[in-house]
This record gives sequence, structure tokens and C-alpha cells, in this order.
Amino acid sequence: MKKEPPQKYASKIFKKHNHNACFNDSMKAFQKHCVQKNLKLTPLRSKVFEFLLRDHQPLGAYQILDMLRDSGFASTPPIAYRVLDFLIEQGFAHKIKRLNAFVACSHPGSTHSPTFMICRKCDKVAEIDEKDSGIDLKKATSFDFKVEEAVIEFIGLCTSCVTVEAT
Amino acid sequence: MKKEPPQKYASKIFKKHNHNACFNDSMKAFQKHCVQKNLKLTPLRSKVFEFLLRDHQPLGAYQILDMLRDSGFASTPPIAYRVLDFLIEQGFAHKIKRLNAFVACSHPGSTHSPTFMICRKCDKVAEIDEKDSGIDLKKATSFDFKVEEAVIEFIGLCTSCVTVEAT
DNA sequence: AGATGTATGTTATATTATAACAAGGAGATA
DNA sequence: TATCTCCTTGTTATAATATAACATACATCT
Repeated sequence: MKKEPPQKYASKIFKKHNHNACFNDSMKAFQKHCVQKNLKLTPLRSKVFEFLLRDHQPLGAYQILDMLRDSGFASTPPIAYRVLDFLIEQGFAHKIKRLNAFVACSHPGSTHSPTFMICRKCDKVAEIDEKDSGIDLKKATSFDFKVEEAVIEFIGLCTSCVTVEAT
Repeated sequence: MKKEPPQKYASKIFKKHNHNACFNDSMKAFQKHCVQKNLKLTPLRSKVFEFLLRDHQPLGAYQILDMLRDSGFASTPPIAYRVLDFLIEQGFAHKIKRLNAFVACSHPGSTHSPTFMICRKCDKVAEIDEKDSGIDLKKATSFDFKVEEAVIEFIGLCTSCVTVEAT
């Protein structure tokens, strides 16, 4: 049996994965986090996180508001923005500047400066580990500037869309 | 006479520099570019570029509109956004997502994926060379994703503001 | 029950950006 | 010179994103 060659993967998001498990694990991690930090995991918060987990598609605040309305929640802008702020603060969501949209964090738990790959065709977003991104934050902190945080978003094509475009 | 040790500089923007020369060189480069590409360097375009060059401060579209009004130009939103689009397309300006603001490009001429250092205290922005940024775009293009463009913005403190905060 | 703190709801408005169409002016050409 | 074409600028209206400020509800502790 041949050994697999080492490969670099942007993230599971662009690949098939066991989404049920993925969803459940994330939800459980969120629940656990809230219990540990004595934060309230309310129906509203839970619902919004669920939307974000649903299919890893980034969602705009106003899309989320529509979904909340459909689910019987109040749906004025502050409702969504507050929950999103909460999720971001707790490290379970990120904002994609490029899209003015929000995604569930792919590896929550520790605060980190996320790096995203955004497909310009299907708008799917993959969050990748800093170590795989070709970025060395220490190297970026220079004589003249103390780096505290980084916004890193790569725009391009995911495997599926590359294939389609090549046709 | 001792040799200076090699140092890394984020950019001239955070340092003293001959701003008159800097301003004039940029303006001339822009003029030259327009002649070569047979584009019209109109008073409006020239004025907006001048604002951006003024002191390297990122400017919001509506700030630019105010400045245009003060200079006797028309000042409805499309006026500013169109000129800014023009400058960006021609490679003489960039948009800073973090600030929803625009800056003159520090090394125009060739198209490039700029990397910025944004001081969270004074909002000054330095554009740095990719090679100094600790980022390897080739490394970022992986099996799963074809990188075409990158948005890279470091947030932190510039030398002056670090000093102030340490006090 | 009352006090406190946090979450949610509501109203209004700020900020950023674009669509769609009209008018003006420079240069080419008949 | 007239008019055609192309590009720039001007105008009106509105879309999209986000926050401020304040009111109400609800849980938990006492």
C-alpha cells in the first residue's frame, strides 16, 4: 500500500466533510463554552449560530434578519448585530470584510487572527490555519510598527469553480 | 565611520521624509501615466489625488466630497466614488477596508496586492512591500484554492503611538 | 417581592455606496 | 462647420450596511 503524499488543504469547507458531525461538534463546543464562561446561550444566539453553521455560507446581517423573521424572532438591525458581536467576541464567528458578511469560526476556542480564502465565484469561504497561510506575523512586526491584529483575506477560486472555469 | 546595521522599515509614511519631493514625484508619475495611457488628467481627478497625497492620511469618500465642495467642485457621492475608482484602477490609490477609506498608493506603476499597516491610534496607514510583509503568496495558493488577490491589513501601533502608550 | 444585571425589543438615524439617467465638452470626421 | 462619438461630469434617487439611544422583559440573587 502506497503512502499518501503530503498535501496542503485550504480547509474542509471546500471539500466534502461529515457536515452533521461538524455542525453538532460546533454547537456542542459553543454550548460548553457558554456554560464554562457563565454566558447565556439564549434561543436567539443559538439560532443565529445555527444559521452560520448551516452550510458554511457567509451571511450578511440583513440576510440573518430575514431568517430570524421567518423563525419568529424580532428582526430589526440591532438584534442581528448584537448577536453577531457576541459570537465574534466569544470567538465563534468572524466577519469577512470583503463580503460584509459573517461566518462561523472553523476552529473556535482560542482567539486568533483568522485567514480566509474567499471564492469570488461561489462566495464560499474557508478559514485556514495561520501556519498554512504563508504568513508569518512575527516577521510582519517590524522596527516601525507593532502588529496586534491582522485582516487577511485571499480572493480567488475554489477547486470546484476552477474546474468549471477551465471548461 | 561605523556601518549602519540593516533595518526593516514599514515604510516612509511612519517616518520623516521629504514630503515636498514625495508629493511632486507622485503627481508627476500620475501625469506621466495619464499621458502614456492617453487618459485625461482632469482638474477633478488631479484634485482628488492631491487630497490623498496631502499628508498620507486615509480619507473617506464623504470627507473627500466635503473637500471637493470647499474647492468649488460638485460634491454628490458618485463624483467622489468615480474618481476613486479611476485612481484605484490606474494603480494610484487603494482602498483600506478596515477604515472604509482611501489612500494614495506608495509605489504606483505596477499592479500589486498591497499590504497595509494601520495604526489604530492615529489611523495613519503605511503601505509596505510584499517582500517585507512576512507573506508568501505562492505559499498561500494551495491544492484547494487558487489565490488571485489578497487583502492584507495589519492593525497595531506605529512607532510614535507605541511611544506615547508606553508613557 | 424587590434589586440588579443582562438580553431583547424599538425607533430613529448615521454611514457607506451604487443605479440610472442627463448634460457638457473634446476630438474625429464627413 | 456641423454632427457624431466617446468620455467625463452632474443630478436625483435609493440601496446596503451599521450604530445610537432608550424602553421593556426576564432571570437570578437576596
